[in-house]
Amino acid sequence: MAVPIGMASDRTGIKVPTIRYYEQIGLLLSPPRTGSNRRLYGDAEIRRLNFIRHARELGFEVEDIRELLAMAAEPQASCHKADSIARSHLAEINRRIAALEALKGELTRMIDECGHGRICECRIIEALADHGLCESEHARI
Amino acid sequence: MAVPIGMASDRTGIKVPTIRYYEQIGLLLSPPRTGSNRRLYGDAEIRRLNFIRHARELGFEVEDIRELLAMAAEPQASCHKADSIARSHLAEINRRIAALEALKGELTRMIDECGHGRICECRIIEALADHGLCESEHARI
DNA sequence: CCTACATCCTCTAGTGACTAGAGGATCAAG
DNA sequence: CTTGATCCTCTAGTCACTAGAGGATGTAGG
Repeated sequence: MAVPIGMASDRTGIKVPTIRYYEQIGLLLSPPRTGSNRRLYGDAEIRRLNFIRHARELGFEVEDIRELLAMAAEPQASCHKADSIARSHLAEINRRIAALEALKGELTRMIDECGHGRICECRIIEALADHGLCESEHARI
Repeated sequence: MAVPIGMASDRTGIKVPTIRYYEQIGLLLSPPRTGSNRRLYGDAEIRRLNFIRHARELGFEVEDIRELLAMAAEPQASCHKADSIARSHLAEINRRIAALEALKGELTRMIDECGHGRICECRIIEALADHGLCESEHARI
């Protein structure tokens, strides 16, 4: 039972323009249309959209998702590549966590040292003005 | 001793186009030019660029940096707002860390359960296809 | 039938923080 | 002079969406 795009959006939690966007970038094949040119999404399309949404929520990039979708279409192929994509992504997440923890440390110290007085005595402004006051080399995020 | 943009870039670690970008969006006043229209950056401009870079590295958004720079220009003003910006930013960093940790957990489990066989048996592909297999409600990042 | 509202369509352009490159001008060294 | 580096402005691209204009279709109620 194929549904129009609004209902596909309701069922998948993906916004209407975003569904069109995914079609535009090729993550999704152009679905069949009605006589009045409205898109109709069947079960297979809904499942594919759910896959995409789930992967996006896990932070996979669109290109990775494209590859994962291609793999899902070849059930007898090796899953070595899927494993590789997921591990690479996990490593990236670990890097981001480490960078954020370092920033958290700097900001916390900056805030704790703030005298809550005037700008000329403010550790926040002072520390931003002079990177040498940071205790550790913080990464760029 | 004012220097052209390439040397300002070397001294601050900010790329040439990015310096021009900051000027375009008003984070930086247009510096004086030579007779042949080349920008010249003095000590004050270099200091301002370093402030910007440092704040960007700490993840502050451009608008926040704009405000922090305005504060730095008023040494007798209260630093209450700087404190507020930094605290808000710290809270956001904590949210991102929590979200990334949750994702890390999901991905780790997914990878650990991967049988390293074929796609049709692959937990990574399987889990992406079915959000119900996730143990927790992971946030969208 | 008409009207009003909801939903759909394509297309263009914007978001944030850059980044790339085209086409041309200037500068410095050999 | 030539060559290569550096600079200029301008346009457009990156990533993953998102907003909105202008128009068409579908549905419910009067």
